[in-house]
Amino acid sequence: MSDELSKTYEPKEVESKWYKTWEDGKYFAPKKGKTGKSYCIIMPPPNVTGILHAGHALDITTQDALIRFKRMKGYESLFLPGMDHAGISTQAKVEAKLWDEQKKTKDDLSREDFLKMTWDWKDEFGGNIANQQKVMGASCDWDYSMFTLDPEANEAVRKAFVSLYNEGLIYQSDYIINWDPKLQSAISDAEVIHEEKNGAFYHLHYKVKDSDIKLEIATTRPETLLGDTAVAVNPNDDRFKHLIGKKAIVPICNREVPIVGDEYVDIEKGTGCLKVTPGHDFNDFDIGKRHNLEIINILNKDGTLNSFGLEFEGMTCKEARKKTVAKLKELDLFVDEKNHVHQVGHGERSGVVIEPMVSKQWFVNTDAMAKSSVDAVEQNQMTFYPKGWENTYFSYQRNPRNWCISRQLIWGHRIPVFTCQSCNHQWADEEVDPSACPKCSKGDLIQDPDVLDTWFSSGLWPMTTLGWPNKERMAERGFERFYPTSVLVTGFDIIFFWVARMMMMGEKLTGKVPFEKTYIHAIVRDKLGRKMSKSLGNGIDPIEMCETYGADAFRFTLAAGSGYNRNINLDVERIGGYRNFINKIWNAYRFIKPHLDLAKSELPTDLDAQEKWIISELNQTAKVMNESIEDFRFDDSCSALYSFIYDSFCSWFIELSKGTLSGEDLELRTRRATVLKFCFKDIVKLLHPFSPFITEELWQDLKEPSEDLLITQEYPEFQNSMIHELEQENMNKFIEIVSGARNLRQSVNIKPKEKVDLHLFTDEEQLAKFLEENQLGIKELANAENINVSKKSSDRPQKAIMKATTHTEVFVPLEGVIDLNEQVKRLETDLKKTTKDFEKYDKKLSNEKFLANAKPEVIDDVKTNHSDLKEKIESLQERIKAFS
RNA sequence: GCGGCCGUAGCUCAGUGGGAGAGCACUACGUUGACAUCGUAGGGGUCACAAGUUCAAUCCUUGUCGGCCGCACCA
Repeated sequence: MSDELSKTYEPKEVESKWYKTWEDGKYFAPKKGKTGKSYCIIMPPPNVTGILHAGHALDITTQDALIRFKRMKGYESLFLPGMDHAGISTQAKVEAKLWDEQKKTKDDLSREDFLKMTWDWKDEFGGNIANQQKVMGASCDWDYSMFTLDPEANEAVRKAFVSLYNEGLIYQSDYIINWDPKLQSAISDAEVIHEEKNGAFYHLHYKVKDSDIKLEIATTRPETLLGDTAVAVNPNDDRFKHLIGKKAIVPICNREVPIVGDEYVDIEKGTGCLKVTPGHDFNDFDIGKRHNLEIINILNKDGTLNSFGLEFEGMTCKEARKKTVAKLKELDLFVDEKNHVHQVGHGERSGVVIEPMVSKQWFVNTDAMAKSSVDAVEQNQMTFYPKGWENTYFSYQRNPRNWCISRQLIWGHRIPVFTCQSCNHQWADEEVDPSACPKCSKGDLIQDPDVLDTWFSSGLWPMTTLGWPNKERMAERGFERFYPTSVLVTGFDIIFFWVARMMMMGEKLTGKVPFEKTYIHAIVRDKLGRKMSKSLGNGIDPIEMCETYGADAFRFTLAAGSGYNRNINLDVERIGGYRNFINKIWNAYRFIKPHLDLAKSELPTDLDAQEKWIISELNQTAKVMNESIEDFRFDDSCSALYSFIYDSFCSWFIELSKGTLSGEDLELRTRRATVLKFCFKDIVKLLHPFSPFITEELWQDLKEPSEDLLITQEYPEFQNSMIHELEQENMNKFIEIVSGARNLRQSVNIKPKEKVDLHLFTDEEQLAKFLEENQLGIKELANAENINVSKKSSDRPQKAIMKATTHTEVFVPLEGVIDLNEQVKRLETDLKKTTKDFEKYDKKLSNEKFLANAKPEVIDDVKTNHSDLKEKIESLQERIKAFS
């Protein structure tokens, strides 16, 4: 740092300089600290080919603040980064590229060629996001970084799979699943998003065989009738129960299907008759199972109708629906059509309508795991912050559904299940490429073609990244020390996807929860509260923000907006505001810098009142910081720091120090410079977790030669020896008096440069003494020539303006003409307001029940306020009388 | 349908059973050597509405209105 500081802080070079210094110096590597304890955060791995968005920026900010805080507190701290292969989205990007460049689909390539192309893509674009995280200041130990498709991660996935498979918890089954016709893959329930769509109820007629009866059936999806294998009625429904056991005739395909009785059918709903399509409806699938119905799949993988679609074969469901309705009209089996708004499932990634379809897939039975994951939270082995989010977690985990984990994709972890062509034996293997069947020892094996749901590997991530299941790797990476990890920081949208799965897998495979706390942070939205999206163009690019305002300001903005809230509506102007704050700190330092040569390294014991006050305020701030960061109340941390630095330190303490520092008294100057330096050292320490760069930069100038970088310094703690209650009380009065004097000046348009005399009247002896001792300060801050402190029994100036503060009357005598009417009016306004307050207390004190029931400290407070306000009222009344 | 959250200053939000808060925005004045990315001072709120519990309710309870979210239901 040069001797001449620029007038405004320039973050750019400072930031890259310090990041490099920290990284090159291995400052992010975990080191044993004074507590002997460890602290670990596993970063939610972003998509390998993704770019940093505002949500990531918040992730990084909160996690890095916690890590830096704990590191300074003396914990062996590890911020462990990684990247996710993001099966669906990465494959989709590569498929798009393949089509753009070669007009080919993945099916035109061999599996191996497609995989190679994807790896090439990953090598080309992967890792950008890590560089962006570095710009944000993330103090991750990059040596730990892992990719979900690394061999180590694969090993963990195979180990977990085999273990669950052998326990019978992973099984293959023909079951109804959500089919995404665009991805041409199964997806899990959680990946289906329901959206309201306008549709219609179509009322149709199904004939009953060997009778004239026509059953009226309502449906939103008439085209699925081609897959109907029953008609269901409620067995208690008098209208229809006699038909149970007879056959109905499905229109168009003229299939004869049984009429079954099933309690699921609601007599009140619709027409009371239900067409049953076990192949394409979740509830119908269950009915089908109960009645042993045939399952007919009428769809191709791309969502068009197959040969069961008869004349509609090859059409999409939407087209087929229209044609079916037309055909039914032709056949005179169409009754009616009513508009209807209903929820339709869409693929989270693909956006297309999801088709329920029966298909052979791999599932995890999560019943037992889900239950124990609920117990763990109920027993506080893992705690949600804010606590309310546990309800969301419980609502998922108390109603577990079997988890479909197979995906018909290429990019991902291949399912490690092999089938022997010779003896048909099927088994799961931890080996990548087993050579022979364990049963018949023949070598003609085929592996299941599917890959696993990305969330399967994500669920193992806290274990995988710490070396599990390999003993050597676990020792090397510190599994024993870091697992369970300390806290998981993430958004509420993946409580089910990720938090729940990690909980289940962690407990199942290691017997321990994977993290002790989960902090659910807000979703970053635009300033109008809208979700950031490409189509709205309202996204905020973190890198652009760092370039415009500096990473420190951007981080501080995000942290200041983070507490237990659900949304952060991020206004770019806000970042500008905090950039100004960062600049303020820079300039505050620019002011004290020339005096630092005088400063001693130890805080002296003979502090004056102002110094005791600022030390006390600093101490109070340290207390709030320690408590609020621990509770994830970063909003409280930031506001405590902001007001301490801006108001207490800059507006009052620095202003009060100017006289001393430019004065003659070397002893006073030395002591004041020492206190300023002491405070500033603590300020940069306190701020470091949120704004690491400027603080490290300033630390270079402040530190003793023997001291290391700020990132390794001890975080300030609250200390009893630094409490100075009396000085805090007096300074509050002092501030009230100075502000009152300034207010008086402005009320009669006294120019800021013009000096006035100040007469203060108080009967509080120790306050009077304090005011006498701090006359110089009052003079400078209120621009007064002379100060006079007297008892209230003394005469008041005749021609003056006056303001009543707690225990003290502030008078500014004036030359020339005073508009007394105006002064009386001003005082009367004050009197009215004060009287109103006073009456509230007066009423309480005259209420016997209050005196009998209220807590003693409350009564004391009320009494104090009562007498303070009474004193103020008397002052005001007296002055009004004198002026009138 | 079930469940949850929220309604406090123009905006974004803290907050507590006992004196209504912050930041931003706004108004007036101001270039005294840290800072105009600044300073000083100021205006602004029936704490959605109603009832109840309490000595005391913005805070607890119930209801109403308004906004949001999750899950379920797709006859």
